[in-house]
Amino acid sequence: MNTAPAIETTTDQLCCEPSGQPALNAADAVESSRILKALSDPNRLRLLSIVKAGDGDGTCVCDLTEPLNLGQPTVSHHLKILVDAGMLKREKRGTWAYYSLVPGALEAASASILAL
Amino acid sequence: MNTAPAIETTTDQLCCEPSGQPALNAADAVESSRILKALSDPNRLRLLSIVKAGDGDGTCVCDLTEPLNLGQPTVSHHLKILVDAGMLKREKRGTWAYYSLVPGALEAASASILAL
DNA sequence: TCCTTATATCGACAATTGTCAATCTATGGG
DNA sequence: CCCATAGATTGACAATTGTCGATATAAGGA
Repeated sequence: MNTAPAIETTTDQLCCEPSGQPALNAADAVESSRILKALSDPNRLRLLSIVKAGDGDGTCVCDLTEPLNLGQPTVSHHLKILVDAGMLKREKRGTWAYYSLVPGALEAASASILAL
Repeated sequence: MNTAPAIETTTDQLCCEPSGQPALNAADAVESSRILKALSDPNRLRLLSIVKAGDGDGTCVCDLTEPLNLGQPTVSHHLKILVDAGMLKREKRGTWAYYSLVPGALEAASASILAL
């Protein structure tokens, strides 16, 4: 909290002028940070990179566990976070689950930084 | 996975072939995630937004504490994280500290997502 | 010199996060 | 039906994070 000065300042000079510009509001900030938080883990970045490098049919979990040197539950956990953030979509075919990029998701995340 | 040559399977069939594509390595992933982690908090996004909306001379902490409704030590803490991540630079003039965007930092962070 | 003001740092705390082992839930094959 | 396999879920744990109050530092003014 900001305590208002009880004593009148000798001059009205401030350290700098408040910008008064419409800055990012709290709700939009939470929304953007939700996406960026999903991208703030190195293993999730590598997951996205591997999925992006694959073809459009998707990449199955069995191809994601080994290169990251992580246990299967941990990879599943990270994939869920990326799906919840709208970065990946999951498609089940037979016994396997295939993950692929949501079109435009990386671009949208990237743009949210520039739009600050 | 699409045009990749058949792999020698010493055991039974696989769900799909490993992409073999050069994906993001561990070190680069850590470096990118370090930047994105600094951007993964709503209050830090708002700090960047306010600083960006200000003029080139920088924005002082006194103008950052109030709009975020956070205590001064907390704002100082977030600013330090942004400085350490290379997003903001700090310049002390008299009693006040002025923060301004590092040129190109937002663009670099944004590009690191597209480069996945 | 003492005082005030702006900002940084420290110490503590609850909340969140990343990871794993164990278990549950399909799905397909015999 | 029983079994094997792919993947998701659960529970636990240590590590990290966001916040605050208290204190330290530094600069300017009386």
